[in-house]
Amino acid sequence: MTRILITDDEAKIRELIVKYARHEGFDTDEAENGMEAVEKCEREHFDLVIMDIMMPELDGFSAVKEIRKTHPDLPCIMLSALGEEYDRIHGFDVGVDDYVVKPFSSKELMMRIHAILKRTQRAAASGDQFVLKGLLIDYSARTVTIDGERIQLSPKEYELLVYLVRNAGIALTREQLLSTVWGYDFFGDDRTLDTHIKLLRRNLKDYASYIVTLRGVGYRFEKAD
Amino acid sequence: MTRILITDDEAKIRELIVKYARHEGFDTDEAENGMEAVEKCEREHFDLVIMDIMMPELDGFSAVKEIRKTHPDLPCIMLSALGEEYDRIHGFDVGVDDYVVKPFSSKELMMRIHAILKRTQRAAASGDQFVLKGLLIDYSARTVTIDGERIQLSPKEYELLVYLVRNAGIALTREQLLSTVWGYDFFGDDRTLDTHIKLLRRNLKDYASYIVTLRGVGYRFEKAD
DNA sequence: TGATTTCTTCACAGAGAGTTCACATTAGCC
DNA sequence: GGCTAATGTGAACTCTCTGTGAAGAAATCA
Repeated sequence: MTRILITDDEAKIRELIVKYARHEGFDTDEAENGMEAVEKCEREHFDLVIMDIMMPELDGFSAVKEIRKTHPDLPCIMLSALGEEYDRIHGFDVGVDDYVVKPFSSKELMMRIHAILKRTQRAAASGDQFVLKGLLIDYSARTVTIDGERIQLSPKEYELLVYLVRNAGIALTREQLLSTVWGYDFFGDDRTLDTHIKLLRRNLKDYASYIVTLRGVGYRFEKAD
Repeated sequence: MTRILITDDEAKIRELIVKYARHEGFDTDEAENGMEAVEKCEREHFDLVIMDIMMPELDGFSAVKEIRKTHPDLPCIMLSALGEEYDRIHGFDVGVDDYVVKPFSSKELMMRIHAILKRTQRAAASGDQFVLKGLLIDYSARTVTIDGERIQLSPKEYELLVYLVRNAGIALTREQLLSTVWGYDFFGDDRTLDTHIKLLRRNLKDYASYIVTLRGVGYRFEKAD
């Protein structure tokens, strides 16, 4: 059963979405503001979150940002009032999957929900673990283990590793890595990426050599040896 | 370089999108209607297609449907006029990746382009290969394998090989090779190209003879023997 | 708030890659 | 077969890119 959390301060809008979502066979829960949404996400499992932007207590973006800390892959659809253009862009930045402009048609919203679920379920189906010999990444626990021993990675190192590993066997350009792991608008030093690769390699010990340098291009995580 | 095909019957809209897309570093081409878009997609390579729905000759949906026959993974963004709700839903059905409602802001369109490219990069990158007997080039991994054994090529050697192979069976002049692989602004020594060809041949071992010298012209990669 | 961790920047070193050059070799032409 | 112009070759040189440690800045935590 697919569970959707509907977050909006207007009860009428929540009810409307609930009605249609149930009709599509989804299980629903509601939250009145960002704070409540964050709390519910910490306690319960959801497959998708619908989130209004303008809300009392905690706005939609801050809420998504907060939720993403513990659930980095939980799909989010934002609801934005017409004209909130800045919000839209900011939304994609935070890592929102889609947004719908109010007033929206319920059919449209349902279509977008289905599209996103289809897209993310594929990724989720591939298991929430990555294993390569003695290297184990547990995505849900956000931990990395080498030969049975838990290793400590900084947030950036972990994200970098995950992106590399999820694209194992594929050459990733420096731009791709920077724009994905650091964000679309990173304009920092050229050595930032190298430095994190260095730290990551150091922590990966024997598996460091799986991160291959592609001179003039970027890096690639080897699928096998 | 990311290439985007912009399809709309209104020249003004095309120009607007072209302007912003170029600004974002994309390479662009235009089509006036669905028919032209289909033809261009068959002849040239694009990374993304932007497509208006209402057009003379061939409408957007039919065009996407047609394009998908030969390019099932080519991302498409539809442009729909306000109120064409049915179109939207139908669009997702055809397998459109996203749509933007007119009148749209250019920033919003660019954000959606970036979002989709990011999403499809992974899928698009994998499974792209060239095979000739025991010679295998994996474009996504950026690796070359000979008889099952991975060989190491320098960046220039790899690019040179890729360009030759992508134009297998076609005579390429020295000027073409230099301006494509080195860049149109290369004014170096005559021996530079030879030297790289030499190194490439050495690395290709038994397959070296596939790079044929065309005296007074350039080189050609043999399609078969 | 202060302490600690993490991230970014910077200067420099080193390795790898690219270019140039002198000369050898080859192919085509008479 | 010799001549000429073009390509092939090895080695030296130069350059560009990545790796690295250290230090300062920023974020996080207590």
